[in-house]
Amino acid sequence: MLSTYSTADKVLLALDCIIFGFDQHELKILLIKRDFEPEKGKWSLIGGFLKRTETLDEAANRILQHLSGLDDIYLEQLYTFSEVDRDPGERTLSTAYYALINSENHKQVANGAYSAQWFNIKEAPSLIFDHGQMVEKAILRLRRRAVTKPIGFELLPEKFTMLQLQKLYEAILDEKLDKRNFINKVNALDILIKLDEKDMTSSRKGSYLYQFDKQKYDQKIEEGFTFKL
Amino acid sequence: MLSTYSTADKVLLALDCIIFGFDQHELKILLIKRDFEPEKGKWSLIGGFLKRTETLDEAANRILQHLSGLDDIYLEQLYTFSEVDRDPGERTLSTAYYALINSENHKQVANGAYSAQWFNIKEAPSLIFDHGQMVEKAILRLRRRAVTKPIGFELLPEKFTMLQLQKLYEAILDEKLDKRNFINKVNALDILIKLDEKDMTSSRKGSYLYQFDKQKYDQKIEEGFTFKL
DNA sequence: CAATTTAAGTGTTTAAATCACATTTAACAA
DNA sequence: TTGTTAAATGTGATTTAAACACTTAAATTG
Repeated sequence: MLSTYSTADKVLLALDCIIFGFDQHELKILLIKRDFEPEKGKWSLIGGFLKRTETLDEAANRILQHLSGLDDIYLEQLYTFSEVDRDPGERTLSTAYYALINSENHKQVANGAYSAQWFNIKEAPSLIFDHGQMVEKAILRLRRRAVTKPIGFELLPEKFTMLQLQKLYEAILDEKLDKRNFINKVNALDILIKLDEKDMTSSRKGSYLYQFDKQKYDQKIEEGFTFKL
Repeated sequence: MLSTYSTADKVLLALDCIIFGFDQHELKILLIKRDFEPEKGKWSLIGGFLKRTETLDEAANRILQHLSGLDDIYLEQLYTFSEVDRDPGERTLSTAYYALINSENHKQVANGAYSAQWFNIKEAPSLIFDHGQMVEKAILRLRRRAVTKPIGFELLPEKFTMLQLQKLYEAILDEKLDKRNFINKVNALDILIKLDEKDMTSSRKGSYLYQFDKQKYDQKIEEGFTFKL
């Protein structure tokens, strides 16, 4: 019988975090210089190894916190990568997690010795191992998520203009959207509060500021709505 | 430094296969009686442990083949489950895979000592560990897949009626569909060949038989189309 | 203070998809 | 030949999605 605990192989299980950032203009990704062999000094995702006493979710958060200082980030599991030779150092599998955060609010991502750094997603250096594949897959997942579940709460300033919200979606989807249709769809969702205030920095006329209506939003989520952008 | 290979914990990594079956009427699931402790004798998913020398995909196929005889099934990775106490026997993570096959063509799923058995999805017994959760998650994924990518090639007889195809989707989605609209949508996909033959078993008039047009289908896939049912 | 400039704000039209009903048709049986 | 059964097809109403361009408010400039 092959399915007994005692005879089964044990393996190293790594975690790699794909942290996307949005800074009001473009999509970024957080990378770190690897500080151990093999591939020491090359750019990689933020990663580490699972401990016996923690779940993958916990490990992902611990590793992210440790290497970047980022705390209390909602990480979502993406996929477990398992090519036998994916890591030339030793037989290692890796479960990838991803998140999207406001990179302006998290400019300080270096933590002690570890120098994590934000890169524009389109100008990021090539990565070690299969990390490039991981990022590819994460982008596809992020795009699907973006048009399926509302995002944005943590990504925009508390008060924001419609154009800012639109830019967020354009950055994620990597395509231009029609202003009027975008506004109509967003308004139809009925989760924004239009303020009396205007943002005067962008134009003479000034553009109205909006806030997310957390209550309505939570209620809609509870009712189990998925939205289509 | 925590991220070195030598100091990292190694863990057991299991695989569990959620095999959905369709038999022209309803959705089924393939379960097996566990033959080792803990929980020996209880119903569980088809599972086993990863070997150091194989990928997860390979392991899932090997385990499935070994315990059920099912060979050459396209398995898709679902999620890696990692609660610390999910398996009381020993600290074990499990990566779940799922597939949907024709259960009529695979009635013989017992393999030697292992007696796998098909259950109607709505009448399945409760499962060990977190296998119930796995099944939940797999069903949701399957439904999303079903309306996104054409399925059915392997699930229906070579020649089938529109109603049979509709029943397949109704079983997966667990809802009734409108006949007229269903036919229109399917025809719009342009991947079926209408035969001159009729199936006379279901009615006096008889209903036309169809075949998948493998060529057109493959071509559409290549063009990267996703379809909406 | 009139004219200009800038981005913000706003609706309508058209096409496509979806839905809900209703009728006709082919084959067989009585 | 007539009745029965499920299959096949048609149509109109409704909803949803996509394309598209002008007006407005306010600061700036001459």
